[in-house]
Amino acid sequence: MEIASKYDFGKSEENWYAHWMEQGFFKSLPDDREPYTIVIPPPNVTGVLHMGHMLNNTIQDVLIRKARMEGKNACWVPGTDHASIATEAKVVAKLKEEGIDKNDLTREEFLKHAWEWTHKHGGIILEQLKKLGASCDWDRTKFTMDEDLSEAVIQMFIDFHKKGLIYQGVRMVNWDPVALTALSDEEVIHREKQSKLFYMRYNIAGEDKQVIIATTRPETILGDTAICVNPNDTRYDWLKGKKAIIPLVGREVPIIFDEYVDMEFGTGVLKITPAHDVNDYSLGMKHKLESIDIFNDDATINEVAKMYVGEDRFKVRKKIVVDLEAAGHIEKIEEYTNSVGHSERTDAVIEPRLSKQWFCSMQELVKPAIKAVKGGEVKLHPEKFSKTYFHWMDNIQNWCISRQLWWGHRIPVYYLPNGEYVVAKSIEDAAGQAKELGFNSAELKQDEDVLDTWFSSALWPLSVFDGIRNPDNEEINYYYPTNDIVTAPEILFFWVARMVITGYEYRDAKPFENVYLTGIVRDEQRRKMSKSLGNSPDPIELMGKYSADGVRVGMLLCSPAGNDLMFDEKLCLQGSKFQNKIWNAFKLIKGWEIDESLDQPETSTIAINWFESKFSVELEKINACYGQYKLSEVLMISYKLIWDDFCSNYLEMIKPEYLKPIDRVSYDATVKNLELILKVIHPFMPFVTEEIWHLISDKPKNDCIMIAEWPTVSNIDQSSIKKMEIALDVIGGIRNIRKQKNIAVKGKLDLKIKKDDSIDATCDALIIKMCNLESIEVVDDKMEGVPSFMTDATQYYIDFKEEVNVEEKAEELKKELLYFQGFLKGIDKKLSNSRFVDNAPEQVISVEKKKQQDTVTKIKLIEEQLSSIS
RNA sequence: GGGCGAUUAGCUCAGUUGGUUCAGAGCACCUCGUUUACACCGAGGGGGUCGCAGGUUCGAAUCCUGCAUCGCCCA
Repeated sequence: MEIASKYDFGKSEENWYAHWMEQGFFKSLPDDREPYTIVIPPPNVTGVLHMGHMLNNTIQDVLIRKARMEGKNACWVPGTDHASIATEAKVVAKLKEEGIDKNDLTREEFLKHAWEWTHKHGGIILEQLKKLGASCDWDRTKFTMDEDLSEAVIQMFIDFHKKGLIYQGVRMVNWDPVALTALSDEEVIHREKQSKLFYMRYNIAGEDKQVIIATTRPETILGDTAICVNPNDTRYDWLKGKKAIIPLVGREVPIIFDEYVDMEFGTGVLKITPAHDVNDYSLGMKHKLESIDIFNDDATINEVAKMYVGEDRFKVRKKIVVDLEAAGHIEKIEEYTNSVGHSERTDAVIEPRLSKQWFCSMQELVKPAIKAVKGGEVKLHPEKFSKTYFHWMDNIQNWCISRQLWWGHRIPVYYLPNGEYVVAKSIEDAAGQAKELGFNSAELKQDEDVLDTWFSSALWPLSVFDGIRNPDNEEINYYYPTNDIVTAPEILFFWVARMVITGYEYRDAKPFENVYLTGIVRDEQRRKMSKSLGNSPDPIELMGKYSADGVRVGMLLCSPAGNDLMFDEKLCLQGSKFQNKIWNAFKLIKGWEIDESLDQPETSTIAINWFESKFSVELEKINACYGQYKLSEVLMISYKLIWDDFCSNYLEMIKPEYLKPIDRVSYDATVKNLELILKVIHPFMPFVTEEIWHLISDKPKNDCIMIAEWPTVSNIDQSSIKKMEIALDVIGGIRNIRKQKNIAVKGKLDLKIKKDDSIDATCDALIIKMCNLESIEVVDDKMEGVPSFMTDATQYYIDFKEEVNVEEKAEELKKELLYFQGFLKGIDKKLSNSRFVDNAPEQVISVEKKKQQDTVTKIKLIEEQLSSIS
């Protein structure tokens, strides 16, 4: 069969992915084998593939493919996340484009649109993952809002509520007074704004004195319920036990003391408006202050304020300053730059506002999750993230789980007309409970909010196997705990920690054993790759240009766990060059003609024996690195094994002379060796390896490399490896001389070795072949006037009459001599230091002694040479 | 403001418990070469006071302290 000179990756990728699917190789069902399970970090259902996904999923695919080859029952569960905020925002934007305002829709109407959007765009990202080669069990694809998964989420809410872990409380939210909704922190854009700092005079009750307070928001004095100074601020000692009078309002408020106040800022006195500032709110909680909400939903002043009622906050700011000025309360006004939050969607200035939210109490829940990481049951890679994990877990805050959105799992709380509520998995169930309390179902009103998306993600490893609704089913018992999870450090708390928590809460078991934390994919300017910056290449285009395998290699070449990846297309180019190299090695072997009558040459025997050991040495390293999740290192070791050891050395040793055939034994061994290196690189480059696997020898269609057995480490012959190392040194030495002396590759040379005890002739034939030598001969005496080099303490000469530039050569030798003399001096000093000899371990000392001996020999040789030429 | 982490070649990174000629790899760069799998190649080569300053030690890229710069998380 004619072998294509160029590898057609596009065709190959399409063919083999379809073939793997057809053969059902991605499928997993519980059986007797050891399971190996990964659940995908579900991407946003309406998202598209970006470089972060590429990195993350390549890693997962490498892990799952390796496990599959090791004979484990590999199961990679794919799926998507409903992503409340992001998806709802997208749907709102899309509706807006169509001229529809969300506020004009009912909840049901809006959800209809959202589902339409989801069905249209959902799953695109999963299709894209297939192009990457992801070997997920697609029959298991889940969506966090599937009926079964949703039921699990609601069940957890009800259960947590029953356990007393869920309660209702008040919290400061980012209120968008134009969209009339609360926003998450992510939806608030902070911008530097030129504003003014107003210095206002407050009277102190029963005193003739005043204090000056600086604020950027004078209108909020209507909601002031205290003023605060730092207890260490001696300037204000006299305020102890006093009350302040709010200007214009006339309300008397307490003066509190708290170290929170920055003595340097403004006048060191702070006005406290618990209802309209996050920090004031927590101070208010701490000091048990009253909280006065002075705004309506649209940020006009409400009746509680008693003044300026119905007017807009910014108009009031202007008015109140005039009124304060008139009443003599303004000390001065300064220009001031501060950061002001704006709504991502309406650009309105965000108003911090108190609102009722649902919380999940965390103190008890985190305990087993902390223990799990402390005890090493759950391991983080790299380990340094454990510290961050503990810091967060030890200072855990209660979790606000409600969101003022419609897209998501609606909170299963039903309010009764008397203000009480019932928690129920359905309206029917709620009606039943209401009836018992003497109400009818028509009077029930379900909570308008949905649950935080992470509340459902926390269940992901459990719910994809139906482990919540059906905790004793075969699948959850078999696949749980899963093995590895691959995700970003930025969601260590949001997601990873919470999965660990729910895992222990529901199964008393970890959700996974290893957490592989990837870095952020950045551009060459270290900026995070993002759609809005437009600095992210389109992964699909990249794969079209460099092949899926090339991009996979490019992504993993430089991304050790936990480190950010400075992405550069050149890395993908390197990946595709590597693919080309492998293809050409295959082409070379496939092109050989086999002569059954031919005996195996000695060179091939040596090479094959050596490669067997060399491969095992590298395989051991590879296995060890997999164990430590050092995938970049696995890849680099494999890369060098293939490029340097297999292609540059092994194949050059085996290669028959031009147009000559090869013997059967060497050919078969070489095919076997090719298959070994293909297996090793397969997890990283699934497509090209599968292609060559089938082309290099006839195999049944279902004999695929992706299900082939992972190679095992065979006997390692250390002496064969050592001998080859020396031979390669010698080969390098000869090539170097050819280069320096400008000797053509075609010209035959004679190599002479000065006799010494360490000489071994095993690899002579190889050296002759690789360097185009005529002969190798051991000589008793040193040779003069010919090029020479050394390995360890052995001297080699090339029998080649050269025009020696005596001065240059002497200069060179002197330089070398100087280096070794200095080196020897260092060793001598060390060895004559009694403190070193007494304290250092035996092994270190003997090494130093060996170094000393070798160096003495070398110096002697150089000195001899020097004297012979001068 | 609090916490965590980083700083090694032009770039991206390795460097185990301090001890081999330990200062390394890949890429990039420079020189030479179209020889028979591959120029997406081959053969060579240059390049770092291991952020700075102290300390511990017989011995420090590695351990300790301080400083500088950068990053991340939380407030």
